[in-house]
Amino acid sequence: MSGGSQKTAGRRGASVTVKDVAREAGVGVGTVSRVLNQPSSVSDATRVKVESVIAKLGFNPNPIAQSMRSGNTKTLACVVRDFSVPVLSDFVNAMQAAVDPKGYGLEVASSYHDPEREIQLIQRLERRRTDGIVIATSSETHPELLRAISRLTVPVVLLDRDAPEEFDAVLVDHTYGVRAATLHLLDNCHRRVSIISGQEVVRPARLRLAAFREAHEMRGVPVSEDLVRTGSFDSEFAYSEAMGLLRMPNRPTAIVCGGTAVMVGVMRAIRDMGLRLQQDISLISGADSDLARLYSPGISTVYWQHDFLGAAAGRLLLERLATPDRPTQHIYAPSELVLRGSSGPAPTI
Amino acid sequence: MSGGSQKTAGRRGASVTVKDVAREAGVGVGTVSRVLNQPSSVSDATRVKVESVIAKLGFNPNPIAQSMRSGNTKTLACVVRDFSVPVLSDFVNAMQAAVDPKGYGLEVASSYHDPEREIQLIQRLERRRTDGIVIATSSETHPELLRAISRLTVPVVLLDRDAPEEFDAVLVDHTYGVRAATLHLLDNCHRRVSIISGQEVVRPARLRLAAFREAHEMRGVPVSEDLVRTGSFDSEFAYSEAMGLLRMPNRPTAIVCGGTAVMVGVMRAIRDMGLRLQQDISLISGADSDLARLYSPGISTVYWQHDFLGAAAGRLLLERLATPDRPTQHIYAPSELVLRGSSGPAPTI
DNA sequence: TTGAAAGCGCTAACAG
DNA sequence: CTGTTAGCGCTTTCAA
Repeated sequence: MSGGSQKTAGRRGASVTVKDVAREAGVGVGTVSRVLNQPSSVSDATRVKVESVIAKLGFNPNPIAQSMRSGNTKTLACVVRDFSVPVLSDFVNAMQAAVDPKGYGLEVASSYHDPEREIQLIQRLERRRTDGIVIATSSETHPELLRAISRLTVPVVLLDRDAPEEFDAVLVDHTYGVRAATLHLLDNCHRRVSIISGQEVVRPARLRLAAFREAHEMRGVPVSEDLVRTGSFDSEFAYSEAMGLLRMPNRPTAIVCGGTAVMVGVMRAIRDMGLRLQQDISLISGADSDLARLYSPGISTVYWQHDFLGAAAGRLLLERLATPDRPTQHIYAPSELVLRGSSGPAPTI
Repeated sequence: MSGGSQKTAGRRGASVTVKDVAREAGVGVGTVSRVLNQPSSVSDATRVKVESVIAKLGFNPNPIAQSMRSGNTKTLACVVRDFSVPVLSDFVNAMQAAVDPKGYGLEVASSYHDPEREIQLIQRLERRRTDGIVIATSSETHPELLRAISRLTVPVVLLDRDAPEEFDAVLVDHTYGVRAATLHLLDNCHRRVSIISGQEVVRPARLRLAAFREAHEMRGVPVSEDLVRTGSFDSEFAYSEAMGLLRMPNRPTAIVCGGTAVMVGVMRAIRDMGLRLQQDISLISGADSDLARLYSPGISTVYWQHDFLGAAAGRLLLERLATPDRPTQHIYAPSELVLRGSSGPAPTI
């Protein structure tokens, strides 16, 4: 069996073209194309004939030539800060799984929070005729970046960024989770609560900070402004800020992590300062992780489903491609507070 | 300034073609192409002229049309088991960073250890004329998968798989690290040491197991065959195996994790069984992670540089594309043993 | 040095 | 229902 089916394979299975099929089947190239794209418009006899030749020759239409005519590439792209961050690789993984069954490939790129690089990336993606882009921009205020994005003619889905009406978006409802986290701490008699978060030029940092303030207001507790540290989602930043905080004479009794990698830096600082979680300081993580689940005590966490967002982003892009003038959608992932052992009553100093 | 440069932009910056440039510059399309690709073969006068028109019109050659002729797509791909696993997302991230400066995009896909799916994926990638593929195959013995891979006409780099001479490969030297880990345990008087690892159809599992046995032989200690558990790199598998092990009347006093996600499952089991690391059981992780570094006690780890491998894979592919008949290369990432608090003397039972 | 023309493989419009 | 033909945008002969 295997010997027979191989005889026509030739050296490159890919080099069989419509023309070859047409000649072999004794039909025109148009007919071959029709068998592929509108089989119903071809008589049964010729269709069967052509199909058998296609199978025999192992013909596969060249997607590049198809792209050349159709203008689409069956490729989507995802641009994020740094997709080796677990939350983001979960996202990309889920998005890939969502679009793969429809025959779409997924390209990835990290922007490392550099707007210049991000502009390069999206311009290149557009040049390559990428069919759609999911992007968590590094800034919502950088003028050139904004311009570059609004100029794009490919469908864009924003990932957790403030979305003008004209953009589809998938977003995390940080507010609920961070507010619940902060209330939980305030209700446990913490009066000096810190938050460490990213640049306020992006939505997740702004929202978390706003929720943090809102919770304070709800309880009539003034925000300790000296404990509010924003600037980067990086764990290095979090580490140095946390070290600074923990060295203060009147250090915070609790820290809310306003970012997914923030906790890693804060935990390093807590360890380096020789403090004990919960007893000396309460901690609430900005996203769930193996570390948060397995650490002892477990780390209380603002939780949301990373893969839900990825799947939603993929779906949104596919729907937009299928129905270009469909109204825009904003899909929210709810957040919740998962309490574990790392947070509790404030220590009585 | 900004007003002036915008006047010619039109609705789609991408729709300017060589033909437009040629007409506007009063030259033939061939000349425009030559200015782009072999500027030296064009007279200074016309070159300058054409270049100014290109700038004025904002012309960008359409990469699809270029692909159509050249046959290459400036896109590479990476197929791994599940690239939301931190080690693998680090790998992909580093690879992306390595090939990006050369203008290459990187597509990703998870095979979820399913050879059938993997075959589909690589066939699709080849059809799409992907320029090169990095792949950590789900099996080194699956006949159809092997055939599918050896049939590929695109350059392939194997990721930590036994590589026939004709393939480039990047590999981890698991042997050194796992042997050191096992020796460390044996030298600390552990006599019932367990290893949990993946399917032996892939190199990393085989190598780890071999190193584990080798260490036993070196010390003249017989391997406790009832403690050897291979089957999956999944943390779920690791959890259930570890639960089984820890419930044994004569349970192991140490566990070597022979995979990157294995530790997560084992730690869950240790926690659920109420055991204390080091005192009750020693543990050595199969790869470094935040969890391993931050846990208290720190988790001893077989360490290697994840991103080194990713960068190497990207470089290998680019070199292969530039020099197709260059001799194949196998690049090794060394492994080492990083001792932390999770491993130590065997408990005296 | 350069313009004209021939395709790369495919699809869609147009006759028949 | 089906064959022929005209491009998609580019690069590369082939003459001039």
